[in-house]
Amino acid sequence: MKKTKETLISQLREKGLKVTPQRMAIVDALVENRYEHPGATLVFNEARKKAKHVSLSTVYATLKEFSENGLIRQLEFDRMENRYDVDLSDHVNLICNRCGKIFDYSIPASLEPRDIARKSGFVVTDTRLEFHGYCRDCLKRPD
Amino acid sequence: MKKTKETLISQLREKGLKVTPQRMAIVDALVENRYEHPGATLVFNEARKKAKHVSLSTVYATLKEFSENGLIRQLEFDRMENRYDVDLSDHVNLICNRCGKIFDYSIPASLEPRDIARKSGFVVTDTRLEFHGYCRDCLKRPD
DNA sequence: TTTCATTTCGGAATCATTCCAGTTTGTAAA
DNA sequence: TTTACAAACTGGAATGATTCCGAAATGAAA
Repeated sequence: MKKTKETLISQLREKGLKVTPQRMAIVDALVENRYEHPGATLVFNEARKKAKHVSLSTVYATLKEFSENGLIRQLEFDRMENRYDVDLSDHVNLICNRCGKIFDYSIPASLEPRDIARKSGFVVTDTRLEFHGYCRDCLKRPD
Repeated sequence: MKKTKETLISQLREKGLKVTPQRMAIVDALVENRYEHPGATLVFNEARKKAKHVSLSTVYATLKEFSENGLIRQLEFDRMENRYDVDLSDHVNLICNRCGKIFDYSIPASLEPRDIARKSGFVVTDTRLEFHGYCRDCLKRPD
C-alpha cells in the first residue's frame, strides 16, 4: 500500500485538518522525495517551488502536526536535522555514516548484520535499539 | 565487567590521553551516575562539586573525546540533550515517554514488547531500530 | 627543569527548532 | 453565497544544546 498524495490528503480530511495550498505543497514534497527521507529544509525548498507562499515556520509546524496525527513518521537524529518517513510499515533504517543517506530494510527479515550486508550491501558498524514507552512508575502515576 | 573509575583512567592512559583534575571529576560523575545515563549538564554539575575548575566547554569536549575513543557511548536523542552510557555491552535502551528516564534491558533476551513488559514492567509504545554503517556506494568510494 | 602538544577556558557563533502575536483563510453552518 | 471563527500562516525573535575560537594553563616526556 504505497502512500500517495491522495492518500495523505484524504487522511488530512479524516482528521479534521484543513487542506491548504501550503499543506498540498508539503505533501507533494514528502511524497516525491520519499526515498530521500527528507528533512525540514529539503521539504521547505521543494514546497517553495510549487507554492510560493510557504514559510519555514509553517513547514516545521506542519511536519509536527502530520507526525502527531500519524500521517508520517519523524526520524530524530542528533547531528542531523530530523528526517521524515512517509512509509509507516515496520522497517529498519540503515543510515550511512559517510553520506548520511537513509535506506529502508523491511521487517520481518533477518536482523543479522551479515544478512543485511548480503542483501543490501550495507555494512553495519553500529546498532541502536530504542524502545519508547512508559516505565513502571509512570504507569502508576495519574496524569 | 563493571566499569570503574580506575578502568576508565587506565584506558585514558592507554590511549595517550592526559589525566587532568577535570577529567578525573568527569569520570567520577559518569561512574557515580551511571544508572542515570547522565547528560552533559548533569555531568557538569556533578563534576563541579568535586573540582571547582571545570567549564561546560571542557565537559562537552571531554565527553566527545571519550566517546570517540570508545570509553563511553553517546546516546543521541532529539528533544533531549545527549546522554552518556558507561555500559558498552549490547543492550536495549528503554526510554520513558513521560519522565525521560532510560532503562537498560540486556541482550540476548526476547525483544518482544510483551516479554519486555513482563520482565521489566515497561510498556513499549514505539520502537526504533537503527543500524549505522556504510552504504554500498560509500564503500566503493575512496577516502 | 624545560618543552610543547594537549587541555582548558569563557564567550561568541551556530543551527535546528519553537515560540509569539498579529494576520489570513478554509470550511461548516446560516 | 455570505458569515464567522477556529485553525493555519507568517517573519522574526527566542531557545537550547553544542561547537568553535584564540589565548592561557598544564600534564608528562626528555
